[in-house]
Amino acid sequence: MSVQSILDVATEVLLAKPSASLGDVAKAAGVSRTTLHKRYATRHDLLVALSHDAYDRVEKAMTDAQLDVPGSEVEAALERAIAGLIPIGPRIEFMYRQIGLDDVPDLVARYEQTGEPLLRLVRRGQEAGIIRSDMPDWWIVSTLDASFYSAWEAISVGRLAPLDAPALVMKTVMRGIGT
Amino acid sequence: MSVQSILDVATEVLLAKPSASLGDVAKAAGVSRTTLHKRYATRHDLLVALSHDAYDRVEKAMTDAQLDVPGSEVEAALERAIAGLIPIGPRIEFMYRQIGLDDVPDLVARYEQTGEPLLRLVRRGQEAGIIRSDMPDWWIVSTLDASFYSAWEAISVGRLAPLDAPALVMKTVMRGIGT
DNA sequence: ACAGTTCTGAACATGAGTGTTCAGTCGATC
DNA sequence: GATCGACTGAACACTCATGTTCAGAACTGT
Repeated sequence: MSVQSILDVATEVLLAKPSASLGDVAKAAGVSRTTLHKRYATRHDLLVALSHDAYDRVEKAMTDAQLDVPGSEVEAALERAIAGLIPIGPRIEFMYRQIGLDDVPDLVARYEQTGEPLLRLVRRGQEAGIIRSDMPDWWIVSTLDASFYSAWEAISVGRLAPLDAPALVMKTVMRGIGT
Repeated sequence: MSVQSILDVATEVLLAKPSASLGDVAKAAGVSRTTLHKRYATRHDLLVALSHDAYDRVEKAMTDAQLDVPGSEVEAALERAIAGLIPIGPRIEFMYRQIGLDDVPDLVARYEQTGEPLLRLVRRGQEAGIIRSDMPDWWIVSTLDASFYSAWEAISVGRLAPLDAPALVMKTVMRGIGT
């Protein structure tokens, strides 16, 4: 069982049941508890590793989405970002729900810097007149996050097709639900 | 310390730290652990009581918001609903994050019926042509929930004024972030 | 002042998760 | 086939939350 697979399974198990024991995680990962302890000495270490892995993936998705574009292409870049985030929905959900890791300076720092690219993109969109300027930039980002999260949730319960998600999120967020 | 206050404090403590012990909860509520155990025999009982309390409040907010209006007034009703939900943000966050209570039939039933009024309102809005019909009703509701939740989060960290929230959510949701 | 109720603090047994150790097994490499 | 490393299962001590009990204190209304 590769390290990556263990992180995958651990994310899944701990999302479904945050109080799951390390024994549960090990069993689900097809690994002995001893081995798990060898890789991650304590439960805390495992949680930190999972968080770092989640940040790694979000950062990679943001880089791949090439968000540093001129204002006129903001909308396309946004859709690329959303499309890139969809497959790593569980990781993001994990980051989001994980509480009590505020005492790890590395993670706090990454939290702030991981959101930067999207924030910059939104600002560029506002300057280019594509995104409303009568709302704060952080609120726009927050709205994007929330809509993406809704989409991920709908996907995870089987109500929304993954391939439909980016366009739906874009339409909803950009034009709203009103007629 | 009244029962209601205990539920308030318990919600707060368990939101900040889901793994908090009953001792922590009791201390925060200014009550002895013995007394807490007398009211709620087990931790599970306490969590169920907290959930029921949260549902009670959401249902009351929905009733107070008078959502059963003709289609032409859907928008105003929506804003009333959002305004009513803001003050009980912590309860809703608790319901949302609480996992592992799926084995309580009462709660599952309430979950489904608590969302009904808003879903009906959205459908009425769609029929009246005020809300887009090219998106599923459940997605509209999901979007509303997500935006409300974003607002609550912003309020809880002090970035958004509670009184500004309903209008901001309405504008964002109905008209989108695009120009 | 009294009786009845509630709350408290302390103690206790229990169970579960955690972290550690170690001898034995498996598999790959040379 | 011998060696080295990784993995395993079992056992162990330890900590901590939980649920229970009980005698005494604080508070209630009469």
